[in-house]
Amino acid sequence: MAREKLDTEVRQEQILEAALDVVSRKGMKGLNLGAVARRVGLVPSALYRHFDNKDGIIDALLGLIESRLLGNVAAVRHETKDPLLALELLLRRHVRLIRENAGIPRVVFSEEVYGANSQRKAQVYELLQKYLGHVAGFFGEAQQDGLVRTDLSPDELSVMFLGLVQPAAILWHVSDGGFDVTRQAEKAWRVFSEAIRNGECGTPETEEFALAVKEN
Amino acid sequence: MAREKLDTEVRQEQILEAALDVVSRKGMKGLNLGAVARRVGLVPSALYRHFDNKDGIIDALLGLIESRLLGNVAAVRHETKDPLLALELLLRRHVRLIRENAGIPRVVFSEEVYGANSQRKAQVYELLQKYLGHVAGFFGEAQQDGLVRTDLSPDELSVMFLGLVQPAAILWHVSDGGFDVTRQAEKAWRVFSEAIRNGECGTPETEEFALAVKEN
Amino acid sequence: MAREKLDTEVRQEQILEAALDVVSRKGMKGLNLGAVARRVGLVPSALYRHFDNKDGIIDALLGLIESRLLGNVAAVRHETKDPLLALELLLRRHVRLIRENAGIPRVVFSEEVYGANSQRKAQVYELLQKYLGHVAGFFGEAQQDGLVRTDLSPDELSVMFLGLVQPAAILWHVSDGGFDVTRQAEKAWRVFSEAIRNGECGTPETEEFALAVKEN
Amino acid sequence: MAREKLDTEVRQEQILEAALDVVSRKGMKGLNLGAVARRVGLVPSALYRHFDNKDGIIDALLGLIESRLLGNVAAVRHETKDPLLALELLLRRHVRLIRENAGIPRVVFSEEVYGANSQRKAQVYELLQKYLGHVAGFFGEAQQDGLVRTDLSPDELSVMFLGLVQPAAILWHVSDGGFDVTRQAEKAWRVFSEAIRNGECGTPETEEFALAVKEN
DNA sequence: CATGAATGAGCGTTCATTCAT
DNA sequence: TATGAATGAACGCTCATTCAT
Repeated sequence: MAREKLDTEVRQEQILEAALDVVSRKGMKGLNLGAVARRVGLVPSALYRHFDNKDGIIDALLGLIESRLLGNVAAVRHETKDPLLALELLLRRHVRLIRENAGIPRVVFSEEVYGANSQRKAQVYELLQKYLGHVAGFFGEAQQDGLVRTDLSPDELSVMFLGLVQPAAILWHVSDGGFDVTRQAEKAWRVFSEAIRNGECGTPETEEFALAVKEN
Repeated sequence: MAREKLDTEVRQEQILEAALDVVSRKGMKGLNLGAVARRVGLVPSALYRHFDNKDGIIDALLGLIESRLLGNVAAVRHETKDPLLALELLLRRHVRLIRENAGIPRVVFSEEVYGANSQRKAQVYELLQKYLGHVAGFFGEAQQDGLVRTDLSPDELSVMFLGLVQPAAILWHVSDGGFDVTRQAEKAWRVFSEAIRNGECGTPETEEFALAVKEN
Repeated sequence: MAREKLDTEVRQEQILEAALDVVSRKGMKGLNLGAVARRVGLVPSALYRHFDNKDGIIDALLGLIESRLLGNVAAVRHETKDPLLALELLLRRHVRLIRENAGIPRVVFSEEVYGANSQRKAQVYELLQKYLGHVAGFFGEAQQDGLVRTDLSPDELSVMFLGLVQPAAILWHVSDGGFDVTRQAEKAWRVFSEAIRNGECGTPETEEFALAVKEN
Repeated sequence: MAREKLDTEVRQEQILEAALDVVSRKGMKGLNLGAVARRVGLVPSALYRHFDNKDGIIDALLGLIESRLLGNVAAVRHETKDPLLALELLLRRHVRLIRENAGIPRVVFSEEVYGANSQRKAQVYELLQKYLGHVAGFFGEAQQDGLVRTDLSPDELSVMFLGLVQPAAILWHVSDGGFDVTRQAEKAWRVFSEAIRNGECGTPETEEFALAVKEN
């Protein structure tokens, strides 16, 4: 075989990338060490040089996913000061992320990652809480700025936000890419953002987002 | 053992019920023939009298789920003529259904049921399409009745409708029942229904639904 | 393959017999499910029909050994009322038992059967205690009958009794059968029984035993 | 890491010491190169600088054990001219040796060190023969000095000598140190030495040994 | 002399599936 | 119709060993 020797740091990244790739294609059920190793160009037992065991890989994979999700949050924070615009951009990034990494929702939502392993369940819960916390943060800012109605809590709003893409993403996946998740997310955001905007009613959609979505 | 001999039809129902139960508790990964058989009071190999193989059971399970989902649709159709009220009631029934049968989303959305099996992928897609089709039907009626704005297609609305519960359901599951999915769905519906209502702006929530949800 | 189907009771015996055989030839290190299954004419996974796992097999194997050892005790009890003669006969049976089942000491004394598994350590300890208890019982009777000196406790005597064969057995095994364990045991018993006999000194060996040993 | 570079000779000693230590704690099953290397502060592959392979280590380990056993023989030879006293002292040293290095009997008697490897079997046999030869030598001297009866050969006596400790040692180990091997050996020696002494009958125990054992 | 990545053989175990009864 | 023994494929994992650095 290749028997090329690489640093464990490099290998760890490769392995996680490969694992995410496998999940994207074959689902969590298809995530076995053989498939991962093959994709990296290694033999299964070689993975144990770089991770304790399969659970260790899944844990690290959740870490990778967390960093990607939170990376998007950090990115939009730097792109704009307007919290509502930030959420638009975050939504757009989110759609792109799961379009390019179909494995992400498959790992996070695939409910057999946990199962008996309630520690992982807690880990996933924490991941979601963290992400939703940031989203809620944007909503909170928007409310303080008087942009968003205050009869809904930031937490509630953040869960609704998640609902803007998730079903679309599932349809996109089940339809083998036939369903236009980007467009659906755009529409859903328009309706949602109108609904939560303060005072005015039926505000037209934000132009920046419409543009951004179209060029995707 | 019991060794009671029952009609295949009865057994099939028992088996599917058991399978759904297993998925509800242990996830798709825990869905093995041994667990299913044990719950029915049979031996694994006995299942082959009633189904071709495990895939056959999963296929039939999807059928069972479809009938449950469509049963809810039929039920609300008989409960009211008002399409928007019907959707409220459907949402409420949906929440109850997945609260009592956590296995339903785990089967439908858990993306490793299919994987390599693209035929099942199509089957799940069809199931969703059918359900969403009915939901879209209600929205279409509502639009024809002038109750709902027409700048959004019934199809788009139906996907948004799905988004009202799904993330909440996931949080409910991951948080081990700690998250209040019913309340979240209620809030989400209020916001959503306001947003899509024709003409008026900021309509207060429908009383019937608020009541219904509270007594749940 | 043969694919002959036998009752689990029969299989369990076959499996344990095979396991003991494997240990006799290859030691505990050579005791793997493949070797055992092959000897029974089965496939490794088939063993799981009849035992929970490998540990279950080893546990049951200890049970088998215990029954063999205690079977010898019961046998000599029926053969004579004289406790010292009983011990002679037991010694002779013991030698034969481990000559025909070299695996027995290998299982009981091979200290990696336990190791981390301290429950098994306790199990082996209990087995030894039980056997030694019976031996001590004989010594106790002999003391009450005034046949054996009483400045040594039955427990101490029983451990010494064990020492009459054990090193010989090891030499026999390591020498690939070259060492005459039977003769050594005979001599050791003569010396030992003289030494512990009450009052008289240098009693000549018991004739029955000398005969019994020779015809072996 | 330390990455200290030491002479092969030093390393070999360290490695064997570590190996014996591992066996003492975890048994032969726990003797893997990783555990040994860790204890030396090396990496498994580094062991191959100093030994051909794992078998080489075990072979050398037997050599170490041999030197320890024979070292005891040499020591008692210098401590006394009286062959019977020498044997007493040797017994006492033997007990101490295996109490402090539980791995020694685990290597020598644990019969899976060999298995298929019949060369090692021969090696162990030779080791035992050598040790027993020295013990037999003491008995021979004692017989020539008229101290020990001559109807038993020195070889036979030497094997019996081995039987004075071995079962006690096993019980000591299986009982997790609960069994008093020192006391048992003392008693066994008293009985045995009386029995083999020439002429007199029922000689009381040798005082030196009783003292020596008590202060242990 | 020492490291650490990689290999390959082997083991225990699970599970869908077959089949004779 | 139901049982239960048996199969075979697959998987996670361990460990002795090799080799380039």
